[in-house]
Amino acid sequence: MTSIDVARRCGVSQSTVSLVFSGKAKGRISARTEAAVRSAAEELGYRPNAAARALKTGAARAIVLVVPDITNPFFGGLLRGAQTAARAAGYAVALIDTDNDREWGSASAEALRAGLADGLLLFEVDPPPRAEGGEPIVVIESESRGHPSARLDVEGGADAALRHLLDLGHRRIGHLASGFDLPTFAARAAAVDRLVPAPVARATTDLAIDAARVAALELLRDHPDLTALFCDDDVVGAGAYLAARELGLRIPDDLSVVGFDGLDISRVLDPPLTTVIADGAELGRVAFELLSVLLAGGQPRSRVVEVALDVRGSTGPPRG
Amino acid sequence: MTSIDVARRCGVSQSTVSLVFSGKAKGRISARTEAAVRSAAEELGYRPNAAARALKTGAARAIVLVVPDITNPFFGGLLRGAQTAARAAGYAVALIDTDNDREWGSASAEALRAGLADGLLLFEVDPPPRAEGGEPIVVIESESRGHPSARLDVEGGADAALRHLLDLGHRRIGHLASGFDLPTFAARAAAVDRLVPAPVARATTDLAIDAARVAALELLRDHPDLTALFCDDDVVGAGAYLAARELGLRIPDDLSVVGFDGLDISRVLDPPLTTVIADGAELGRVAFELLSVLLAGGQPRSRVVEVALDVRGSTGPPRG
DNA sequence: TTGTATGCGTTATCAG
DNA sequence: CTGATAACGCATACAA
Repeated sequence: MTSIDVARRCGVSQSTVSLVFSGKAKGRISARTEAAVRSAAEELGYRPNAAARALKTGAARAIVLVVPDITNPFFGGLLRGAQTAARAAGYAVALIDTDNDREWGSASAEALRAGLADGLLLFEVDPPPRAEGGEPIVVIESESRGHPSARLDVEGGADAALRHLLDLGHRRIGHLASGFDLPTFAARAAAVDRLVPAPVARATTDLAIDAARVAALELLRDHPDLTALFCDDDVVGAGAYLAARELGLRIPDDLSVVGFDGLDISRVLDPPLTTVIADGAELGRVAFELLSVLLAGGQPRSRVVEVALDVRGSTGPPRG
Repeated sequence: MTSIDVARRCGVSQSTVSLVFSGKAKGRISARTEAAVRSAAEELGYRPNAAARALKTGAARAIVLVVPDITNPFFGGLLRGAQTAARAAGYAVALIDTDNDREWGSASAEALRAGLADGLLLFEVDPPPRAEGGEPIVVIESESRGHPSARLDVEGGADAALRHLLDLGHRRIGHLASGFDLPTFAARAAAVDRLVPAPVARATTDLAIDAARVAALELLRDHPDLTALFCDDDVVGAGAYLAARELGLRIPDDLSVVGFDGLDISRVLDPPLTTVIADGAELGRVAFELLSVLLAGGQPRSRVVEVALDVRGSTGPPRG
């Protein structure tokens, strides 16, 4: 089923069909001819071949989004935001989950170079290999020389969360940190180091409940004087709840906890977790917006998406 | 940067380069020539153009996975399982999130017909439009005439969960059901209707915490005699916890709750939610396996993935 | 073992 | 307003 079949079907040339389907019919093809072509195509079930179009035009009208862990609901929101915006602009989005494996990320760069994708949305620290500067790449939650970025106001969020704890009177604040060496986590750590009286008790963990539980257990055992925990992510916060439960610590009476991201999981914890709410979908939307400017030949300015501290039941004054 | 450039670079013909990169060099191209081609390609940073290859061969070596809500972590696991298997087989996976909108789903069928994808993994009930039978489509968690399916043993899981409640002595068991008209949910409802003494108290809800909370509130107010709740999904179960908390009902003393899926969220609830554990990643893996058989021209048998009831703290004997 | 020639389905240029 | 015709980059049958 090709444009030639359609052309034959309604007695026009193949190029006429092409004109109609590439939206360039306006003012060149008569309305009657166009209607005839469309209805013939409809009857035959014709769809323009994407591969041929991509080959000819050099544009695939598709982008790829690379995330480290699609299992974390934050990235679900991110994808949805990006996909909604992309769809509206006529782009498809392919999602690559690297499963926290740096190598996989660069595999996606190949998709770009292979012509399958017109641009990349990277939630990864590694600048793509061979980046000669001109490639349509937007980095999310990281800073890469040369590429525009979309990021959350992590500093602002972490500051707000920590000040909230300090205002409540906490001084011995532990940091349950992500083990990943990404700017977004570095910013959290920097805020902690800046605001919390030294020395900071810190443990690192994967962003998974069990790992966080173990790390929290260790941190709380090594530092029984801690009155509050700042967690790099709500999932980590959930792990901290598990650890607190095991140790017989009540939240917030014995231990205050703050999380980051505002995932669903933070709301079903008991008590609800005080957390920094980050709008993943908005971040995805903004990232695509930057990319589409890039694809249009423009030079977008990096953008920062605001976050907001939501004070819920997991924080209170330290015990007497 | 095309195969012609590479050919020129090392003084061979374009077809030689093609042979090397399509893996058909064995026994046809001398080792020395092949090495020369590869190193020239390396220097030039050459990648075969995917669009041209797809156009010529008629295969894109990509599939698309359609899910209703990537925000639900279950689908994250599903994607990861499918993607891992696909990668191993040399396929890329594009993810389309329909955001519970049936229409979007069929948009993905267009990707197939447009030649961007070689096959479809559909987590949707709608049989694709114009399915003439021969299209490489695998449906997940649904039964479609003509297409092989990968599904969870939902009946078995629901049976186990309900029998567990019945064994504990519960008789007045409410059903917090998904509002979506999908086979996977119909199977849950069927199990409830089969095992629970009539009349069954049932409320339907979206698979979102707030919606579930509201539905649970209503159900529990209308039927104060309920001693247990069977929830179609852990997210719904989490909403039930919120409602119980609001109504001052203790779990499991005043109300037993069981969920479905075994998401992270079920483990951080207090007490941990008794739930039917479904391995989304395995389901994704199996689905891709079926699709790859289909793509190879075979006729795969539909497969069922086992689930397991995990009894945790949210279920106990009814009061009094 | 390697090179030549051709076509995949589309878009784009140019005549008519 | 419409129709020939030439690429796009690769794979492959066939010739050498």
